[in-house]
Amino acid sequence: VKRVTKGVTRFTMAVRRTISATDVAKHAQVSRTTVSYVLNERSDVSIPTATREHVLKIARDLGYQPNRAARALVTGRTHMVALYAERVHTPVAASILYHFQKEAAKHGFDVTVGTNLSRFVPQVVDGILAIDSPTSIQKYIEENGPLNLPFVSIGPYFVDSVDYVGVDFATGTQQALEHLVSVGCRRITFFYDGIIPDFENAVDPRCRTYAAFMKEHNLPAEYVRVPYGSPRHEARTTIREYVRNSSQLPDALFCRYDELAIGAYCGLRAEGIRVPEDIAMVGCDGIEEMEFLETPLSTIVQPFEHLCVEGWKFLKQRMEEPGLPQQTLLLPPHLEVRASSLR
Amino acid sequence: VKRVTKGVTRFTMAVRRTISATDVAKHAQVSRTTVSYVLNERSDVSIPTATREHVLKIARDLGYQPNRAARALVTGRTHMVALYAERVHTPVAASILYHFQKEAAKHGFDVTVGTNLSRFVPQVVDGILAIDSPTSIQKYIEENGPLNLPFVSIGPYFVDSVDYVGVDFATGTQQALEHLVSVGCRRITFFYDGIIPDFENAVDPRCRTYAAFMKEHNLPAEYVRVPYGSPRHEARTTIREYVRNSSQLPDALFCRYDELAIGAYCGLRAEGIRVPEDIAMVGCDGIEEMEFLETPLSTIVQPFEHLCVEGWKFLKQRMEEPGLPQQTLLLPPHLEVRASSLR
DNA sequence: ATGAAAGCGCTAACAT
DNA sequence: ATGTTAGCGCTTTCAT
Repeated sequence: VKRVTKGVTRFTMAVRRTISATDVAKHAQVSRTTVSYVLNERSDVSIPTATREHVLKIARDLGYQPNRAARALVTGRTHMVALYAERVHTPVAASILYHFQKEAAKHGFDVTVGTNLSRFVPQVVDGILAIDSPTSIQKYIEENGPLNLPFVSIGPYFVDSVDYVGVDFATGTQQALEHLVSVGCRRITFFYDGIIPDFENAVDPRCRTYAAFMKEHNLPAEYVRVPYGSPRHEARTTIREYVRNSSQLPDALFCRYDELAIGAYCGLRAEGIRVPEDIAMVGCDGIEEMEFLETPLSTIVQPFEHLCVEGWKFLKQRMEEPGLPQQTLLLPPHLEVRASSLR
Repeated sequence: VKRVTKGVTRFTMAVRRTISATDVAKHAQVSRTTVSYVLNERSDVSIPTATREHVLKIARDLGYQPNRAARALVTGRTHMVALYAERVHTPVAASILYHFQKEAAKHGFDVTVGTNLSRFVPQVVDGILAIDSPTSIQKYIEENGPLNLPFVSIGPYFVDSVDYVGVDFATGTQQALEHLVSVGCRRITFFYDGIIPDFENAVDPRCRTYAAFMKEHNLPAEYVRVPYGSPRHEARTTIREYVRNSSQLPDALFCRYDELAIGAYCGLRAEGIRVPEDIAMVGCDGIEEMEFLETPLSTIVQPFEHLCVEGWKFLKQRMEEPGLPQQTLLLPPHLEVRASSLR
């Protein structure tokens, strides 16, 4: 069967014409198939070393670059994975992006970033790594049905119906609170943002564990809520108002995450409150910034790199074998005790 | 011409079979062409409103999602752009990623991130936005030839042979130094990392302007160099050693970028040096963190969002019309004077 | 206004 | 071991 080209130059649109596998085949005097086999390093077909070397050389000389769109079209794999987060703008997301990108690159995958799940449909990415956003994902699924895409959730706050690499912030929180109690704190206030209707049954282990711990130790649970917005700014404003309106400060502030802690610290200092003398502080996440404040802040450190290494492994396995049973892993965080909670 | 399928199920590989435009066409009782015209909202072909609505409805009902790989194959455009930076791991990169991603998404583009230029060949991305890395890019071009790809450079430190949206850190530095002089500083030390063989002719406007300014005002130029590594950590170590070995401290520290300033501030405080009483400080970049130190640090603020909005515009234009003459724009930074340089 | 069909570059089944 | 060819889903030209 011969295809007949009727018209003259039909395609004005495909501007860039790059070197294709056909070109390599022509120059190397072999068929496109052979080129494909060589370039894909297929072990099931045996190509004589001479032919292989020759094809490889020609490809190199011609500067051949496989067309990823064409490959994606036929294989159904784009070699692109997504990093999803509600807010990509945070130090935590930046750190995870860095490590995840590094892992993915090792296996020839590129990483795209976004805050909109519906962009990441099949044929755009082969899989998704989601940070710390179970509620928005559950909401998405309710509205759009399941994302038929390899999906791994990571962080202290994960979706537990899919593959996840969690951080055991329940234990982390327990340790942090025990530490605070051990240095003499009794009134430990939970400093948080978001909407938590019921702390004892909250999805977030930090909330749950705090509530349980305080109850168990017969200590007063106190909550200070930061309104939604820029966490540092809102935290600073909130704590300043709180300080002004309080007759007596609590012994310690346990912050849901580091950025809140940083805003709070700044606000406290601006009000002349000393940390840890007047109030001790512990945050969660372990972003670098916490170590570089005048009083370095204690925090529950997430193992970012480990998280990404394992997250990538899970995602890769899931992409290769979608039918796999659910894979889960819970990594221990590390309580980094610094000056802010030593007294 | 009829294509004859000889074998049985030939393709075991293409696993996910999604709804294609052909399916929509079948259900809507029209041709694939019509579907394509409707879905692409082509103004040059007039489709009756009834037909259009009908096709649209079917597409929606079927949950049709165009296959991006197929589209990319035929159009040569992937609708993917890259954000390139030597270090994606910084607050500056995170901020730019955030704003750039937002702009690109408005036009249906996704953003991929990487530190390896050679991954971003045609057919992977339609264009590249590069942050602040002229030397590594020039080196790449020398080794690999020109990247035949729409390319825009942004930041205070840009490639000036291609489209760029720069930040005028020459003026910014000038203002910062004038400010420091105006509050009484004479010995102003330049705190930097990297390798600058010749400050007066350096590519980086911060270095150049500092050297020129000090010469012009007959002030002593002094340089303290931070070794390569984690900027905050290295800066902290370096300044502590510097302080211990100095008989008399300079009046001010002008830092090449904010992370160095943060490390330096931390180190100074740890040595019991007061800011700004003993030494004034100014940084460059304008990352949020600078505002949340106990003594908020003055800094030359880059207009991140504006940078990305204009950078995206340039990139988009370049992608649409590669032959365009070079486009350049220089945005003014803003000197944010905070407590660290007021005395 | 709508349809038929070519072809984008690649992979893989099948034939030699 | 290598070649031939169908087909991935789409856009676009040309014909009706």
